[in-house]
Amino acid sequence: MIDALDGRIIELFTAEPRVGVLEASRRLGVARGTVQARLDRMARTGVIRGFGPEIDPAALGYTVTAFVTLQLRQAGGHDPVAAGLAGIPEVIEAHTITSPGDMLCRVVARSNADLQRVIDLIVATEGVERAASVISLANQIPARTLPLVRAAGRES
Amino acid sequence: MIDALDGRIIELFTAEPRVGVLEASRRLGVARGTVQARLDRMARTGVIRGFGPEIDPAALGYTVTAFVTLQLRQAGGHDPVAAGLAGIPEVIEAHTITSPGDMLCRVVARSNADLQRVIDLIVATEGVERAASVISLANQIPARTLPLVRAAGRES
DNA sequence: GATCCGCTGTACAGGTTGCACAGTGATCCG
DNA sequence: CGGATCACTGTGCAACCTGTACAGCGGATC
Repeated sequence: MIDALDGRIIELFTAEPRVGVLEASRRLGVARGTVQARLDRMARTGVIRGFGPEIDPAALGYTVTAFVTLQLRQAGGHDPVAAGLAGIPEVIEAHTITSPGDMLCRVVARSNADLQRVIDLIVATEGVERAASVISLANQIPARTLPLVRAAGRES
Repeated sequence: MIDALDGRIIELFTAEPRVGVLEASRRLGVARGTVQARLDRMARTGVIRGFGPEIDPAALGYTVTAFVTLQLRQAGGHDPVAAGLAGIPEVIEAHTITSPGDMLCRVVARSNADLQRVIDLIVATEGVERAASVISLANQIPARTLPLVRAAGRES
């Protein structure tokens, strides 16, 4: 999948996204073309999805994060519900999960009171029967992928 | 927090991260210095966390995603457990949540069998009493922040 | 032994960045 | 109302980086 050099490239660009390809090649001790080729390949194979800006919802005022488990009406399936949820900006992510007929959503809101409003929107979505929510008190391990990269880079 | 122009800047860089500041200023119809200043400000205030590469765990072979709810032993608190979990690469994210004494983790694995191994690691962590896991069958709404940006940009 | 593939080192033109400056309009405040 | 502050504009410049191409080299494959 990826090798140790790929891992080091990803690590470097994660730590300092502003470095260019040339500077990266200097730091890693390889030719510029190599770094470029590796980046191209990883982008092509999908390992690197992109270099878009990472937005912090908290800095935008959405300081409350919650996980909402949905119970769906059996008929109709998941997709229409997902489409409905996609219309709610505060629904940041949604998965269908193993518990039959259920979904798990990640939701943000400006306050606990605002969360109530968002949950009401979710429950009002066609096909949603019940919603159980759990509020995140602290993000003990912020989303990370570097350990995976290191693990994948070591073994191959 | 952010205004409409900030929103358009974020949107543009999300859609096409490779465009430079100059090209962005041309497309948005503003001066280059403005785009630069906005980006600097958003980076300074934390709205934009960074421009690091987004890694797709699935492309690295970690095709299984699961959400694991932990029940912790009362004594000891959350932090030591979080520290222990941080040592497991497959634990991608962890939150303490409202259910007293509990945590919610996002976990990836190479297969369902591999997931078992990861969960065993988690349960073996000092302070963890029980783990209940839910497997993600489909990512109906992939992690997104653009709707928030639009919402925040419109209103201010 | 021949071939393929990836890495290296080099070269070049064109574009971009970082920085600085002065001018302008809007907003705020005494 | 005058004055100050602030953000945006438009411009300029040197330095740097990117995209691309090419030839040489070593390892792996068959």
